[in-house]
Amino acid sequence: MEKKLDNSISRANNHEEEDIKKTLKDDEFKSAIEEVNEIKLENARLKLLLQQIENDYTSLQTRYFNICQPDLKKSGSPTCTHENIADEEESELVSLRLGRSPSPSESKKVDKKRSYDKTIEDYPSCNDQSNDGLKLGLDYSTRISESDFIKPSNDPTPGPTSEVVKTVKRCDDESVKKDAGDDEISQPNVKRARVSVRTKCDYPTINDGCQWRKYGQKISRGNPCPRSYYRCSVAPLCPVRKQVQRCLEDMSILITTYEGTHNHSLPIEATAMASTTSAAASMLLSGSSTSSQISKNFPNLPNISKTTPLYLSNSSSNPLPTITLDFTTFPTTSSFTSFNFPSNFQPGSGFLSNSLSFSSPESTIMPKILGSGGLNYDSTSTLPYHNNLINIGSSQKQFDNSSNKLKEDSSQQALTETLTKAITSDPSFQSVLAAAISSMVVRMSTAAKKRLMRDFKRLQQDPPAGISGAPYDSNIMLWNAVIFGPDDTAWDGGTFKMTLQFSEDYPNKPPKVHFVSRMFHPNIYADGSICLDILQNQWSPIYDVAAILTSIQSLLSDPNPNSPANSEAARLFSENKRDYNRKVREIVEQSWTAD
DNA sequence: CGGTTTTGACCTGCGC
DNA sequence: GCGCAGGTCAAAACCG
Repeated sequence: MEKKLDNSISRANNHEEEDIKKTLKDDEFKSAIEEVNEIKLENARLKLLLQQIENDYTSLQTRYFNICQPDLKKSGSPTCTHENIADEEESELVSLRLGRSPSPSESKKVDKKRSYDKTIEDYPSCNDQSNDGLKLGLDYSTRISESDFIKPSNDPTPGPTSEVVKTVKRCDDESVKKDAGDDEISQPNVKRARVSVRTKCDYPTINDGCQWRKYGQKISRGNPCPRSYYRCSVAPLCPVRKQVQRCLEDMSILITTYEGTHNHSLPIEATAMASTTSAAASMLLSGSSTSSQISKNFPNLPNISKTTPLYLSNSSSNPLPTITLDFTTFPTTSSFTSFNFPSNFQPGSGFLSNSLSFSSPESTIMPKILGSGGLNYDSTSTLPYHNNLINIGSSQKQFDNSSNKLKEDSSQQALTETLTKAITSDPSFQSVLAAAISSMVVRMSTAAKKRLMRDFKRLQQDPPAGISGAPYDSNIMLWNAVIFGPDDTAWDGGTFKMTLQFSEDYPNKPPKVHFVSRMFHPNIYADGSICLDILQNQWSPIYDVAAILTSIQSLLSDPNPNSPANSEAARLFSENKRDYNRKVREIVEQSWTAD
């Protein structure tokens, strides 16, 4: 292709314009095909990545079980050594699994559960600890069909068994729609737990990334604030439910209680909360005493406590143990992540490539999740995709939001350090809370953030000609920026839209730059990323955002023929500098108007 | 028109 | 058996 390009240029020098046009058109056609092939390859890579994530999850789950199983064998009953053995609800629940003789008052409930367990023993795939609490949010769970579940129980206990059959029969008689409501019966062996999350929130509900359908509302006793009942609507039969209610003592606190495990894949926005709640439930159900120890040793952590259900201080009718994650006094109160990746980001182009890494055993236990620190509230809906993510250019609103988040930075750093200590000092805690922590860890260092925000203010106060930029997500330091370059080098009139991803090493390292605008330029790769060699070589910590953008601007105006990014463009530039822009424009127009 | 919310009725479990 | 309270259903209303 390069040879053809050479030839065409030399012929152009001989005024054979017709030939060069034809050749260039052929080249463009070929490059278009190459582009399509690249996209196909990218697609394949993404598939592989997904596969890898699934495998990694399985591996992680297995390792978690391996860690947990010895504890069970060692102690006989996890709660036997638990400091909260007096916790009646919990011990009751554990006794269900281990066959402790129930008290008369508990017998019905216990026997029902036991017969569930018994029945489920016939289904080895479901007879492990991969129950509600132990599944991470990324998992696909395997449900037992109702018909499978309705099997004669071997449990000789007459009363309870018949009760179970009765319950199941009712379930069986009902419509499919109703079945969704009784879906928990389909997971009868599951030791269920609830995870209650307390957050300061002015909105009716927090956006945890999942889709919910409200199916009921009640005024509960002792709290004039109505409690809303939601069911996961991502999948029709998903058993997960949540309850939302304001705290009586402090109306600004929203209490969200999750129950169950999603039986479907989750949107990535929802994985943080799902994994957090799953991890918390795991900790509760595994009888780990870690939470209280951690709470004592690491006061910066959110308050983790095992409680009776959140809304009742004396709930005798609710058998489910509840673990409460109290983020109301926690610096990252609103730090459940909603992973709103900008749509113009291309994972294959190197951005966020390690953003979900539950993977290799060699890697750190802490998943490298890029979490944004702020709840993503949506006052009108719990649907996750309502935000206008692409907002090229400056936005004061965005900045104000970022400034507020900035206040939490020092605390967040302390949190990160604390969590790291906690993890490294307690192996079981490692596994159990790894997913939870992942949603809280903010990767940008405090100093880097402060520096970046300071630089942003400067940029805003004294913007260089033709340059604007604004934080897009201040926690993972995504920025959108627009610069105006030489008209001839860009398809859309010299306006270059780009996304910058700053690293935690800012300002010691330049950001990754990704062009949204389509470019044919010696320094721009086909995927839109910019060859940063120039920036790297010139980079100095005294650079600020404006300097970066100015550099990029000059880079576009004065292409570097030695850049490896786009050899075609580089050759075209080096061999025909005077007419470079015109030729590029011809090429681009012919090519890109065609599609 | 399909999905979501509202809301009164109903179901279930528990204590007395 | 009754009453209470939590939880769920389902028809109607609402909404984009």
